[in-house]
Amino acid sequence: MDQRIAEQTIGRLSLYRRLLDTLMRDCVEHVYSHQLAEKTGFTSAQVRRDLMAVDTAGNTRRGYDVGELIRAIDDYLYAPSGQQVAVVGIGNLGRALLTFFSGRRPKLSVVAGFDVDEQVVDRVIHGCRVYHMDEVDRVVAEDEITLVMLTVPSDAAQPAADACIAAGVSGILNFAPARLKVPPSVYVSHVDLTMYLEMVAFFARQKDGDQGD
Amino acid sequence: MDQRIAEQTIGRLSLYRRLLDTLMRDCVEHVYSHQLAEKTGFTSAQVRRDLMAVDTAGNTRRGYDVGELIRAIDDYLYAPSGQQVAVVGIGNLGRALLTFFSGRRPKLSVVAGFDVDEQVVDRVIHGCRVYHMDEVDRVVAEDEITLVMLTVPSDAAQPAADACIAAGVSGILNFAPARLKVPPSVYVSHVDLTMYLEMVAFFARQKDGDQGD
DNA sequence: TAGATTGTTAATCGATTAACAATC
DNA sequence: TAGATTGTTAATCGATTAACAATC
Repeated sequence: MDQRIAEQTIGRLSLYRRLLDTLMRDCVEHVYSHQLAEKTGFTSAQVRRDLMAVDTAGNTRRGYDVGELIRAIDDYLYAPSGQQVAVVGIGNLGRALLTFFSGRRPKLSVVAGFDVDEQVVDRVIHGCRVYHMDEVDRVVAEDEITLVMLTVPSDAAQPAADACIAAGVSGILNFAPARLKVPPSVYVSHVDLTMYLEMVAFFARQKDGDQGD
Repeated sequence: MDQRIAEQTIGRLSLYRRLLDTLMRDCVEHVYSHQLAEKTGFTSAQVRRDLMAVDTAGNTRRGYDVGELIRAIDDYLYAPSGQQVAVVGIGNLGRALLTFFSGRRPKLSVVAGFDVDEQVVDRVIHGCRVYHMDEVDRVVAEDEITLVMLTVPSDAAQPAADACIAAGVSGILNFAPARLKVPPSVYVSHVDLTMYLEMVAFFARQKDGDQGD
């Protein structure tokens, strides 16, 4: 079906998808690859190549039909019935993620939180019930949760990930500054905030310094 | 001085640097490239190639001296006097970043917060005073802030970025789901949470599905 | 029709990996 | 010394870009 798609391509398709929403809202009916390119900062060749992955129907006169392209990317990117997400670790970052993702993407709904602190367990934050980690097996099964965002302290990351995987989760977005060891059937992506900030610090400094170069 | 270094290399150097801290804490004095490789998931060739950028002194018998390598990476990666950081937008995510980065990296100190909500302005969160955005010029100058993490709502992102840039900031780590337009003297990196989650959703689903492939 | 755009293949570019002489 | 590792150059790999025939 899909022949080894690059991670970058999926990332860009997600970006195009979001951009198309705003075009739709502005009642734009058609869009050319060079317009999508201009708005995202990629090249038009890049856009057309990315769209080869999805079932598109571009037209040489009007470009792409916005509604049609949304349908095509949705079909490719999302599970038909959607996927359920949980936030593990309800600190400031966990709360921020609950707030941020509530009602944002219809095909990815955050349906539960998990923590071990009795102070937050059983509370409802942004429409999401927070459960104790002891209940992860039951809740993941009942709510058909397949993805988690992990925002626990560094030393709790691996055990928490293990528990989620044992419960049936197959994708982890990890915000803890710790490398996770997971079986090959699980996909992990690491959002390394310290690394990002250090990268910005380095390249900002370079811009500041050798302007003349 | 530095001949067009890849962003990936800087990211990995930041990772090595953090790993070396834990080795130092465990009183490990020497480390081979294949050991760094094993702990980070890269290849030993990759590690050695990355370390070419810094002023290293690897030894063919004992590998790299941990303390010496820390010094070399620090010299390369960080400004000698450090860089000051502000968080713009003190919602849940802003608070999470203030907490997360407080005292984490000595060369990158978060020294101020900014918001427009009178409820948080003038409060002190995790040792950081929160100022009104109106004061950005003064505070950025006085505290020599060169970097900001931007966690304001989507539609406030561009004006907030413009204000920071006018005040003298040269690096922005943007968490708002909006592309920023900035002059070429400013470096921007975009942490796109929606994109990351959609990527995890896609590849987790792929792992679930075509196991047999 | 003439002109611009799509879809796709070939060329290019850059990053990763392999290889190996020098070294301790 | 013999053996393993470093530092660096060449080979490989994969992603981006250019080019262009087909098309509306």
